[in-house]
Amino acid sequence: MNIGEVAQKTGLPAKTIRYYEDIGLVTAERRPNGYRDYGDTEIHNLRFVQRARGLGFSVADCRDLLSLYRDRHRSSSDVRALAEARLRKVDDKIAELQGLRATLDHLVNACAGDDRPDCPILDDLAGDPNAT
Amino acid sequence: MNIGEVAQKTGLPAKTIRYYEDIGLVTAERRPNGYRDYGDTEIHNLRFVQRARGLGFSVADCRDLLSLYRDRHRSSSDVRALAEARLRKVDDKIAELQGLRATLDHLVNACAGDDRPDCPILDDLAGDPNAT
DNA sequence: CTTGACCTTCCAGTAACTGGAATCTCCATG
DNA sequence: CATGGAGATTCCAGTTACTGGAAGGTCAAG
Repeated sequence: MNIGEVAQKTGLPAKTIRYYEDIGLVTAERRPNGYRDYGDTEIHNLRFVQRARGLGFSVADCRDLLSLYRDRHRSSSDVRALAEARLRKVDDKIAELQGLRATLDHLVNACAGDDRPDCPILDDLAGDPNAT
Repeated sequence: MNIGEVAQKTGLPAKTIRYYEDIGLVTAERRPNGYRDYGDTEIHNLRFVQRARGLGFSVADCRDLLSLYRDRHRSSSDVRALAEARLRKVDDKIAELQGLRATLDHLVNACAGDDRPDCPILDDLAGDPNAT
């Protein structure tokens, strides 16, 4: 299967698929003409990576997950550790963003947003202790 | 004031301060010996950028915010528009992360995390419809 | 006068692609 | 058989916002 068809099937851009081969994540055989040739296994692995990336795992994580996936003897705790680490990071990020959200919301609400120049948002960014 | 002292006062790495000058965000005078010389205004602007970055504004946003800040005649609605756009992005990101969180949490809980190889997390990533 | 801290510039690397140029291969049509 | 266009290849550069490191200039203290 050519890379274009794989791109269609998976929804991954051909550029990205080539990139994944460059970094040794998912590699393909080559035809005599130099074209990449993909089989079911490669598609499967690409989809695997796609899902893991969609869950926010880094490419490095994907590499680990793939190798755990290929290793029939790994223990599930190895995988779970990766997923838990990822979960913690997601939680941290959510907490951080919620803090930001509160501040931004506060600032937006304090700002008249009209034609006048007075703006609590800028005052706050400028470090004005009387702002907002 | 030398860059080192500014770094101390603001908490920004000297590297970052030079970078901000490179991209024309916050520039400094030069002494005859070539050293950068910072005054109160520059420190103030650096702190402004620092706060805005801390709220997740991009460097490009910071450029806009700074120029709005310097423009005594701008209307507060311009600033508010930027802050609202930022707020929407934060909200989107939070929603996305909460979705991820739910999926990850579900997977982590479904996985025994012991020495056995069976792992619903990998099964799910592999696209197994029976997983989890 | 030397040492060490601090400053300068410039180059390269990070994460994960993405865009674009130049070139090749395949297939269908005239 | 020639040709045109789609789709393949490689390679280089750019993205964001820095960060690390090398090579070298400057300054104050001893």
